[in-house]
Amino acid sequence: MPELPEVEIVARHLGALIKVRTFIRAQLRRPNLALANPPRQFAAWLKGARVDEVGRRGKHLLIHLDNGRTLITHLRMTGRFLYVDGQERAIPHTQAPAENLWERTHPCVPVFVRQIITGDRARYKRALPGLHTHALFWLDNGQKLLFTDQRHFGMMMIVRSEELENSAPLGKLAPEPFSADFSDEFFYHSLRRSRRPIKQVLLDQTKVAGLGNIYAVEALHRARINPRRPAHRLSLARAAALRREIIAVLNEAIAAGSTLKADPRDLESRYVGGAYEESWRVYDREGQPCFTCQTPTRRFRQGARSTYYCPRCQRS
DNA sequence: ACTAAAGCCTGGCTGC
DNA sequence: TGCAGCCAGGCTTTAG
Repeated sequence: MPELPEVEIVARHLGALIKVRTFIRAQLRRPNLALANPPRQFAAWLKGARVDEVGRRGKHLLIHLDNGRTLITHLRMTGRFLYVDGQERAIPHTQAPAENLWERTHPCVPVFVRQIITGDRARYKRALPGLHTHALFWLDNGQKLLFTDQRHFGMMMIVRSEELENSAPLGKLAPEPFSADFSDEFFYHSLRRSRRPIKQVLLDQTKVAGLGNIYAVEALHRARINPRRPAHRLSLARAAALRREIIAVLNEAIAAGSTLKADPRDLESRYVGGAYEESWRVYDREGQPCFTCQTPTRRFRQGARSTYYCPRCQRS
C-alpha cells in the first residue's frame, strides 16, 4: 500500500506530468471522495488553476495551485492517478473497459504490491479508467488525469494553501521524518507518552509521519526491537537507533523507486517503477529464515494487522 | 490523555 | 462447484 516512499515516488512522477499545466475542467464523480468540498465548488476551485508544484506531507499528496489553494489527496489503499489520452471517452461504471484503453494509459501511479508479485493481469484491469474513477481532471495539453479508487478509502480535500499545515488532514501530523524537527529528542519524548506496543505507536501519524505496516515492521527489525515492547520502555539510545533505521529504510525505499509499479507495457518506458519489496527483510516472510540469524520469521496480529519479526534478533 | 475496537470498502482467497 | 466469511489495511470515530 502506499506509504511515504510510494507517495513520494507518485508525487515526483505526477509532478513531472502535470507541473505548470492548467486544469481546464474537473469533475468530482463521487462526492464522498471530497466530503469537505461540495462537488460544484470542488470543480470551480480547480477550473483554470495552474499546478505550481506537486509535493507530499506524510502519506498525503499535495498539488499546489496558483490560485492560493492546494488539493490534498490521500491514496489510502487503492487510490491511484492515471494519466490518459484525452481522446479516451468516459465509460460507464458498470461497463467493462476496452482492452486498448489500458494501452493508452500512462501510469503515473500503479499498483498495490501484491498485484505485482502475483502478476495477476485481471487485477491490472481493475485499475483501468472507467471502472472506479471518482474524479476527472482535464488538462490544457489535451490529456486527462483520472483518480481511481477501487475501495473508496481515498480522500481529497481542497484547502487554502496558507491554512495547509493547520488543515484537518495535516494539522496533527508528526514532523517529516527527514526534517530536523524529527529529532531523537522529539521521537524519544513522543514514545515516552505511550504505553502501547512500539509497533502500533509507529503507525500513529502523530508520532511518525508516513510509516505504514510494512516500513514499521522493517524499521523495527533493522533496529532489533521487539514489536511488542511498550513504547515508553525504550531507552533514549534505542529510540535513537530506531529513528535512524526509520529514516534509513524510507530513504532506501525511495532510492529504489519504492514498491510501486507501472504498467510493463508502457510504450514510452518512462517509468518502470521500483522493486523495493525484494529488499524486505521480514515483512511477508512468515516461516522463512531471518536474513541475519536464519531463525524462522514469525507473524502475529497486532491491532487489526500483521506484524512480522524475528524472535531471536528482536528479543526485547 | 491515553487506548482499544469498530467501521469504512471491494474483491481475492480459503475452507466447508 | 458454490458460497459464506476472512483478510488486506490507513485512518476516523466511538466508547471506555
